[in-house]
Amino acid sequence: MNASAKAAAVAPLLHTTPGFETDGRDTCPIREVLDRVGDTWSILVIINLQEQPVRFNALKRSIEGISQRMLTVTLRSLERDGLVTRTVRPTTPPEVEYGLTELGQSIAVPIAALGDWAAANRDQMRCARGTFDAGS
Amino acid sequence: MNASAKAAAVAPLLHTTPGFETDGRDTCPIREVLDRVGDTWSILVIINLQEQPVRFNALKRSIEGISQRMLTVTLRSLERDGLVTRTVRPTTPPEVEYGLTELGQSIAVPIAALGDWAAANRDQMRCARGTFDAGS
DNA sequence: CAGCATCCCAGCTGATACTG
DNA sequence: CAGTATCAGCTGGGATGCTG
Repeated sequence: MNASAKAAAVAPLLHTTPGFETDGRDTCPIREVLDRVGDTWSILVIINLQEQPVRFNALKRSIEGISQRMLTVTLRSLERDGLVTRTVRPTTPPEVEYGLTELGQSIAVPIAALGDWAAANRDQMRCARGTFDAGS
Repeated sequence: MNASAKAAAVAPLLHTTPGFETDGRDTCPIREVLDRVGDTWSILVIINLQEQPVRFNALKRSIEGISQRMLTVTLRSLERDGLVTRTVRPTTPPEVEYGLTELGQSIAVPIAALGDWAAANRDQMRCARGTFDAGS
């Protein structure tokens, strides 16, 4: 695959081809998805739900620094986008379990890949920052 | 690989093990990386630089909706983190080319994977949102 | 336990104007 | 062409208090 062919393959991600706008304003897919899971907490929530369904407070404990409010807001948003399921068991006290939908499981794959990259390269980024700051 | 083994493999991504904090506050790798490329524009810039180095205004034109200011800010940030290179050719008018470093190329891989997911599943997310909004 | 409502602020971001 | 500088606004997100 040569460079121009690769460019053509990537092009659709960047902005819709003129004439192919799907909803009035032209939006590129990656932008649209980032607008939904690109906030501070969504990706962390998805990673934490990848293994098995988790209850609200357990989730809260496993995500360092998240407030109750933001966990609620984030879960609602992910549920709205069809990435997360919410299951209430009418016990007392109530138990609410959150899990990933199939769609959620599927996005968890590339997200986990990004997580692997993060774990492998965080030090290199820190180092680069130090070098840059020293040189300026 | 069973569930608990997978959980153990993912665990380091979530929060550092007690006693392993590297900089006072404990940070999980994915959080740290998202703090750097998780803003509105970084990922789009990286995708646009993946194929070949691009000059400032060409980049600006290819990223729908980005302002001159935010492109500058984003590029500086990525350069600082060692993901992007900046090459000035002292012509008149000046030409400044931006490209990905090796580190930048490596993060472009999982990012492109996320882009592919976005392209493949955006419609499903839109649909889910419609259903959710109708049901509430 | 699992939320919702309210208040409030920091900072990200866009708009605009100017420069080598 | 490729920036820098300044100003102003919006909204993401924290803090707090209350409910079924």
